[in-house]
Amino acid sequence: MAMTSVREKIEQAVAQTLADLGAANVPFAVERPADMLHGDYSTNAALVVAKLLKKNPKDVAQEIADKLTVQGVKTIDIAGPGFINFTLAGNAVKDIVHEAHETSWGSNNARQGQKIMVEYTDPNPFKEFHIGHLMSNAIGESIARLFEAGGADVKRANYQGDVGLHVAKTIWAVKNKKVAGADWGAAYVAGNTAYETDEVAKKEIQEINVKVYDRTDDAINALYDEGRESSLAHFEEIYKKLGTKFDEYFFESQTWKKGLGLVQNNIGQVFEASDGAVIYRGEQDGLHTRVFINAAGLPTYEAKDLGLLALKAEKGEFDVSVTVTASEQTEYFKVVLAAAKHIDEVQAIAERTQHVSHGMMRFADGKMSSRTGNVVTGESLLADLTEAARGREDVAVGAIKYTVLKSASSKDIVFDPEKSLSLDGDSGPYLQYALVRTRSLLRKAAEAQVVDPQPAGAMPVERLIVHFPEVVEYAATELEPHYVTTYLTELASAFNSWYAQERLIVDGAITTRSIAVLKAIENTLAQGLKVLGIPTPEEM
RNA sequence: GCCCUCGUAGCUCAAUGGAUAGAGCCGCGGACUUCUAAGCCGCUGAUGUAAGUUCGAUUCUUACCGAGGGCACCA
Repeated sequence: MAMTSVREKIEQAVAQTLADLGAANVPFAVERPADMLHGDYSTNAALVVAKLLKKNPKDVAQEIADKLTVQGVKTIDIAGPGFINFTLAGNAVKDIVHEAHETSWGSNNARQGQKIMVEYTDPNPFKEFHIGHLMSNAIGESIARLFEAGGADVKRANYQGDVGLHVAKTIWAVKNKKVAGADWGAAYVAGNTAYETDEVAKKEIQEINVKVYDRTDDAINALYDEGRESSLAHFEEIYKKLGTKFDEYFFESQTWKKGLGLVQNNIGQVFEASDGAVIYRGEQDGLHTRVFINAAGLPTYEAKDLGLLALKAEKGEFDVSVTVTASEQTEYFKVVLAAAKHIDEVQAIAERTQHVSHGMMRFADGKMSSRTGNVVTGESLLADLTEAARGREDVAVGAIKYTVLKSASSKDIVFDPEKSLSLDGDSGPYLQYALVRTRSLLRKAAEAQVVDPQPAGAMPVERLIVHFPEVVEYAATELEPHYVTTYLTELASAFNSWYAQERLIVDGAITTRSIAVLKAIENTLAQGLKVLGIPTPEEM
């Protein structure tokens, strides 16, 4: 069971004091000061209520500080324009460091009992696993883990387009032997080109598309089944490398009928007929109009997504349902959700759905092709990096995930293969290396003599450890893993400074305090990397 | 044209309306007979423009400039 944290104690004490001063329920923040010199926690409470009370902020701060006593807090100071800064007692930090040895998955129980679904990656069978899928996977996996770290019951979902024009294009190319063997990724590219440049091919592809839906052609069924199975099996290998295990797989072959039905049942109330198609007028919600059933009577992606929502709803009631996609789908998604909120079967889940959109990954040199001259796919990137990391796939995965998860997800990412390959600076390997060092030291410490001198005051690295649970919870609330990435980089840096400055094992002896701090750092780094989905090696 | 993102140091990224805007890369300069140097220490360097709200704005509002994305039968 998580105890009341020092931060929560401060928050409660300040709230009580404000109430005593006649300023109850005024929102204030208790946060980590940017500079550790200002203490371990800080509040702007005095600044917020000063105006209300028509008093000088510093006087109010003094007034609040005089009334405050918080267990575990050593000093309460007034600084700057009227901040109240709290510095923890050495013993309190020591206790938290000891607790951090054991902090484990889900022990921060902020989300105990919550049921959450996270949908991400979403590659399409018959097409390549590209870099966008890699980004979606890194972000979605981390969001899933952030919720799990809070004790939530998380279902990982993957939605894959196994019907549609892209499938027909691929099958057409294989059927007409445009590629050697059954190279499904290359076949899609060939089929797509033919579709856009060759009228005859276009017509043939459209015919195949219909047959994929109605399954009346044995030859096409055989190609389809083979391609689908082979694609999906191949994706599983990639998920394994990336550390993802899905609980639910949804396919467009399941969603389209359901979605079609939902739209048809709501024509007149939610949707309207227009130019032979069925549309939703998004303008009523400040959005734009989109087609849900095309003039040929086939469901578009919009209708399929409504069907997907219905299938998800059948899996249970979720407190939160997160969908991770590329930002080009942001506007599209708003329209689908807006329409869904008018439909009984999917209204509840639509209202609990949060959309996380991520930017594009570009390359620093402007090229999108790999060494071999092909388009860079998720796989080729991983393979190239693994080779550069001397065969260490765990390091390569860490490098990629760190790059994706170090900045806010809505931003585009510039991936510099050179820099990533050099594994320098703030990077996944930097964090992994720090972890490996703590593990190596702990192995050596196990054979060392343990001595117990008087402990000095709390070191920076110890004071950082205090904040880990808050960071994870904040990142989960914001659906932003990069807060964890930034924090871990800071922690690893503080550890490396300590390590460089102080020799821990001297003449075969180590202090109990050093062991305690090492254990806390090791566990915090390991838990943090786990939240990010970055592998935690024993040795490098 | 309308809508949505985003503009911070030469480059790649941080900053929960707060305190002196932080890191890494690059560059320059250091420390190593010792626990993993993929590391550590020091130095130089930035909020697109113009207003507004606020005790206080990188953060909120408006306009403009610039980049990317979206806007009817693709996904």
